[in-house]
Amino acid sequence: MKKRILIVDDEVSILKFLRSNLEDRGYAVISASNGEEALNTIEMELPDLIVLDVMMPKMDGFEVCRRLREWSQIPIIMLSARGDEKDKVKCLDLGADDYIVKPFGASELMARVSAVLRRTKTADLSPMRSSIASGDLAINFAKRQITRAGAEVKLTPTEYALLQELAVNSGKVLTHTHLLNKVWGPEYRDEREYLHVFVRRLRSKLEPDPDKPTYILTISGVGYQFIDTE
Amino acid sequence: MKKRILIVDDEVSILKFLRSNLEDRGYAVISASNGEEALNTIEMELPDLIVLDVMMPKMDGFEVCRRLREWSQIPIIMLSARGDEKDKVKCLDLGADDYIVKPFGASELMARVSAVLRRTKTADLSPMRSSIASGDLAINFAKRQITRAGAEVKLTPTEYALLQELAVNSGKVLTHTHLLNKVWGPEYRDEREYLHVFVRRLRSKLEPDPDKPTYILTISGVGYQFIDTE
DNA sequence: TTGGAATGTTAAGGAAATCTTTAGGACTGT
DNA sequence: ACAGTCCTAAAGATTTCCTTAACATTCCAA
Repeated sequence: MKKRILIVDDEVSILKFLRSNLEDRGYAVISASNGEEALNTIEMELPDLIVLDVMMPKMDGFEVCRRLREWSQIPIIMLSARGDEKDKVKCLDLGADDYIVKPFGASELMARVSAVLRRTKTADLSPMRSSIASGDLAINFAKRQITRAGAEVKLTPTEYALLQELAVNSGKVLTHTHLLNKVWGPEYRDEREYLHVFVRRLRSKLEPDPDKPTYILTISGVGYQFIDTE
Repeated sequence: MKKRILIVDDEVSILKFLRSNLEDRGYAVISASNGEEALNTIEMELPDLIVLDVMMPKMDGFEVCRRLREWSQIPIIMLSARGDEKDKVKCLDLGADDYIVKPFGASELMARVSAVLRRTKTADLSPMRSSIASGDLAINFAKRQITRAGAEVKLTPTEYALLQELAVNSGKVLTHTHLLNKVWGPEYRDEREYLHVFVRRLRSKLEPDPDKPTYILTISGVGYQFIDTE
């Protein structure tokens, strides 16, 4: 069954570019040219993925994202002209799934589209996998047990909570704010040192070489990302 | 593969009736004529289904059912002479899967047997063992008997309940709340001192060196974990 | 019914594990 | 070189756990 993608941008040239590339890849494409129209269309069509420009008249992409996340987890990829990290963090904090900086090529777009769809497919089908495996690392959520190359690794409650949040959202970049919020609570949203200290500890317990992490990657200026090679 | 059914009744005529009918339908039949014998046989044979008379000398069907459900989910159909609702409710509350009132015909029996088997097939009962061995520690759930290096260890009811909950979920980390809830009841969910005291007692009865536990491990900040080395 | 034994409950101090905080160095892009 | 970010280590601070022992309750037999 064809995946249906909604593209939202006020520039006709971008819409054309997106549409032709996505349709070539076998996706069904719907479009909207401003925020309000986008929300209406989403409600009617319930697409499988939304590609959303940040800068738009009337209602910008941030607002669309915020409003949508109040009732839906449909994956969103944001497009922005500015490449700065503040923007990226804001998008991800609002619940976007990925972020592309303009100008971008067709191949980057396609890679991200299929990555996000792959990620959300598994997340949706089994809303809570009871275990995750990545390389010689295995996480069993039911037993609350982590093994590395067969040997059990002991984690403290906070270490475990952090790893779990990362692993449950594996593949997705989680912002500092998001992680602090989930693991320590909203009042810790600015305490990045906690994150550094605990990411360090997780790495030294889990990574074969803590200086060249393979599971927990640093996304500088943004947050961290757990990789599972499945 | 033939399904194996254990029938338990003190009346020989009933056993004969059950056996011939079940064997005609292609089941393998084992029998026992009182409660204690039943528990022993269950432990040895791990049948796929148990047909259990309520009224028996020594240990009645209710008690067998209660004891079995402490460690196993093997389906049970209860037989009773009395048709009253109280009896039926009691059976089902104890964890029986179905209930047949005497006298009954072969067709009713068969219908219920195959219905229960069909229902429980998909449920894929976790392969519950009737006993657990770890090092020189052996726990026999059916007999409620613990031996350490061959010698029997006597446990109080609470001690046993705690050990059982840990051992039945061996390998899994059980939270303080979980254990308190299961052993003492929901209203004790915050009384960690109980746990500490009883874990200490279990260790001093079971562990070779209570200061370096090998069976009941502390997961600091989280709970406890029973290890079975199998 | 009563006394004693077994079991369960509560409390308290010290020990251990975990978390927090700080500070300095390393890295990166401008 | 500078600012911002990230990493690392280590010393308090705090929480959790352990252990003991006294006290309360239940059970059972005399």
